[in-house]
Amino acid sequence: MIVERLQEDISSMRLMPGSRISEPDIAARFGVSRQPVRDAFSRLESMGLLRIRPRKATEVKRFSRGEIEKSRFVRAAVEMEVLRRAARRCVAADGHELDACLALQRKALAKGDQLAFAQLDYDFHRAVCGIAGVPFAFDVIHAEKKKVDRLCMLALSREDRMPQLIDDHARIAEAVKAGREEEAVEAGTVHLSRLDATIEAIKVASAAYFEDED
Amino acid sequence: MIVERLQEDISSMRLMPGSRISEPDIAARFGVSRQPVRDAFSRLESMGLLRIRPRKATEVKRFSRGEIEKSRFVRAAVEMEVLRRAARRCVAADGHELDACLALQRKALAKGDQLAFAQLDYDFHRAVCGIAGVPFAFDVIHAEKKKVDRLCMLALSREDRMPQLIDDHARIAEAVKAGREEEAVEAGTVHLSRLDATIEAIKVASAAYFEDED
DNA sequence: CGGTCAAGTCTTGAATACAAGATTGAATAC
DNA sequence: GTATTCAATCTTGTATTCAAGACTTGACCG
Repeated sequence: MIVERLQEDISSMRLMPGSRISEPDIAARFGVSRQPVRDAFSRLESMGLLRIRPRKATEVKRFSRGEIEKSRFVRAAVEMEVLRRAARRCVAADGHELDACLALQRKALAKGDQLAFAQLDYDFHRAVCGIAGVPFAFDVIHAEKKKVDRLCMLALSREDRMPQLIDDHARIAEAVKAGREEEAVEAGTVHLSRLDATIEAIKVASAAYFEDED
Repeated sequence: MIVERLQEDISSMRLMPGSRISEPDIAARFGVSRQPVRDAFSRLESMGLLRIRPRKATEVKRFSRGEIEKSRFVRAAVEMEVLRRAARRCVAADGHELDACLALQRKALAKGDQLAFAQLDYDFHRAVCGIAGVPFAFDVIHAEKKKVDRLCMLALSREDRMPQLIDDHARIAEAVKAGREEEAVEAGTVHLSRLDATIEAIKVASAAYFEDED
């Protein structure tokens, strides 16, 4: 599928924000006609990854302060509500599931396996959504996350943060298991706010990838 | 624009859920070729209004329990966070804005102007988002709302509910103005839950417009 | 030397023609 | 009368061609 390939190229920053891509180019690269590419462009635009300027050009969307804030806000709101519900509903078996997630993540950290670590990060949040009784909430979190994921590819040395992220998860898990809503929300807020500093750092380091502020 | 026209047709239930539409038909109706229609279909699909079944048919999406729940959850989560922030930040001028909204809405109620009433409902929620310092949150609420808006077209006699909705808004406004977060959240929850009963009623009355449950 | 205008080229948008899969219907065999 | 099979038609997917707007580059004129 063309969409997936392009999405992967954009998410992995092989296609940099602001770089222009044209339908004929991509069509030739995939050995198809312009129509499928056009279709893919349209979908990627609605995913917020491309910006189609009619009759001018299509370019990989730059990061914008507004969109980052918006995505951040939605994720925060949803995740906090999820944590509240999870804390209210968590039973013993659920607690074990969270612990198992954490154990696996610690193992991935020990092996330095960043890919597995990232996957387990998803699994943890997905598990919390399941415990909260709102599995579909993870779809929302996931969709919002994808919009800013590529930004984090610019962050250097993710390894440093991995222990901290695990600590965050542990604290969240404890609060959820104990049924302490507000503590879980507090821990979740801290966890999310880790990203803010990273983004600010990236913004000064790679201003070219950000949209001009008005 | 073709998308808007079709969207309006779907939202207003002129095109019923489950009814099939084909690209050539719509193209002929608008006097254009299949490509613009195809483009429009693609966009409407990503808006969650159409379901394109490759090489089979394209149909107006039926309501699904899962999507309604998801949309409901996101709106609730976002709206509650907005109310919390609004309660914390509300100053005198903001309170006046809410009061003005309410006054206009009461006037619309008196005149029985349902269209204006609906618009003012949007304005109220938008105002709250503005007070909370997260205007973009309204985009999210709006987008989620559009997914289920057409469902409410099936509800009979909206007039009965208008006074109750105004009371809800008044209670929300009071709590926000007084800075009482939890009271605002509680009022917001009640406000949102009004829809649930309506949807349940519609579900039994118009089961044909809902997807089969698995 | 500089500015302006025009032609050429590059972009996406739209229209048309062709292809492939799915469904439906009728016709035929049993 | 019923079941099965084949063909016609309807669906969306893809390719190709034409069209229209915008940018670039060159030449020509002041």
